[in-house]
Amino acid sequence: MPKNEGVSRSVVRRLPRYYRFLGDLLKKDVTRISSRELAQLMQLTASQIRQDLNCFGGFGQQGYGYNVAALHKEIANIMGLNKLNGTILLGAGNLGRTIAKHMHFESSGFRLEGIFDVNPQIIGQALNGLVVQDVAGLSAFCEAHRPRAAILCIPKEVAYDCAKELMALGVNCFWNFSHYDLTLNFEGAVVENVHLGDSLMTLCYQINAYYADEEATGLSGKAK
Amino acid sequence: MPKNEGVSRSVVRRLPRYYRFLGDLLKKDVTRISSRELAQLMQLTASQIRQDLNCFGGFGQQGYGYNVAALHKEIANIMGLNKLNGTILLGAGNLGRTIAKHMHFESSGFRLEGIFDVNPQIIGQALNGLVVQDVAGLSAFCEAHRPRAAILCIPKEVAYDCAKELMALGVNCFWNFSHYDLTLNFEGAVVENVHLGDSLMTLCYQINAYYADEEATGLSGKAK
DNA sequence: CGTAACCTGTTATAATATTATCATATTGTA
DNA sequence: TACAATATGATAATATTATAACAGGTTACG
Repeated sequence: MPKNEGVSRSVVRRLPRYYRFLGDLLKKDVTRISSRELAQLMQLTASQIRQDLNCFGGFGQQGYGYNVAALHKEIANIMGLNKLNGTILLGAGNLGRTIAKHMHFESSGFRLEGIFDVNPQIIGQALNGLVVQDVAGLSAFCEAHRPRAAILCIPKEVAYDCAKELMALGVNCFWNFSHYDLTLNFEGAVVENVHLGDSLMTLCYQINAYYADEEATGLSGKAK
Repeated sequence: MPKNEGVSRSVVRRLPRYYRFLGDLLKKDVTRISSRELAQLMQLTASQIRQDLNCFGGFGQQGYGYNVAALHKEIANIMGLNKLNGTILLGAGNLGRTIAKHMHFESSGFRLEGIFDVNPQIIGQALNGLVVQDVAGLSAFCEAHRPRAAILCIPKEVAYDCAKELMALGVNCFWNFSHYDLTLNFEGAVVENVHLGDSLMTLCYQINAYYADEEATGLSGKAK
């Protein structure tokens, strides 16, 4: 029985990374690992790893460390990857189609059950074992299948209205790729925004900071 | 001359969001805004906005607030969006093609100059005004065009070697979509990782936390 | 022109997050 | 079995981040 009440956002964001590294270790048939070893691998401190894990329970053993397989499974449980959340995808344009094809939903706690679009040219196309449906049938579909989550790959102009409509249909969890901050004005919704544009601009900032610094310290003559 | 030395990562990650909101305000012909108003809009505190901006300089005026257009431009300058970084994309599979088509590189500080893949079926295809090239010509291309950044949409198995090779070719800035943590073992590289799988699992965690909480507090009878 | 309302930039305080320390338990080995 | 090495979980200390408070300048308006 994990004590997952009130775990900070910083910790939660690190969980998938732990899960990933432990999965890699499993593949390499590593059976046990200490916080010190894992810390070196992931470039963290051992303290942080121990503290993070102890938010959910004591999974290690003194003198031994952590059992890789057991910890891997524990973290899957903590994230709830075992029970799949019914999910629909809205917007089967370039991005939507790629997300549908590219992601491993079933191993991430989701099951993609329906794909919707407004474009008649896209509706009817096969995609990932599903057929893209007309968004006109969204309401009926939701009543029949009761999906819990929606992936929004739609233009930002319609994001707000669309999300509101989905909330009314009982869908209140969003993986949002639209250029709009769904965190705002959506009480009772669970939202994960993915702002690729923001990420790219952040990179731009970092590049400039790096080269400005390099120029200043005169480390390299490559600056042009 | 902005004092952008040693600005914390938390602040930098908020810059694109400020930029986005200010752009929206500009479109709505809003000419001035106070930190209090902007805070309400973005669901932040006015203090944080003022403190964030003051990392780079005093752009506001007492009793008036901030000029939207001027501040928008300032933030663009801070992020360095005006000068475009030559960029190549590696891996023109589903994800790579979508990134190429979907992103607004030129307004984010980048210019996409070349696309590479290993798959003969993909090589030669037109994409976003460019032709997908054989990765065999990567070295020659880099010597000729000297791109600064690379977008990695390649399998995680080859990510490390590929990035190493690119570093040797003078490309040391990465927008990394591969399922591998490029932050590790790459001294002197500027890296922005995008882990969509991690983001999805984070959503899964949040969903479970939300419903566990709802069940516990008994707020709704919808739990099934 | 004077005054009340407003708002910034800065400094101070509070809240979070990360790292270090330590008591205690397990492992492995002679 | 005894002891050195190892490693956790808990607690304490430090660092970072966010919020609040305030002094001083600006605007709006009668």
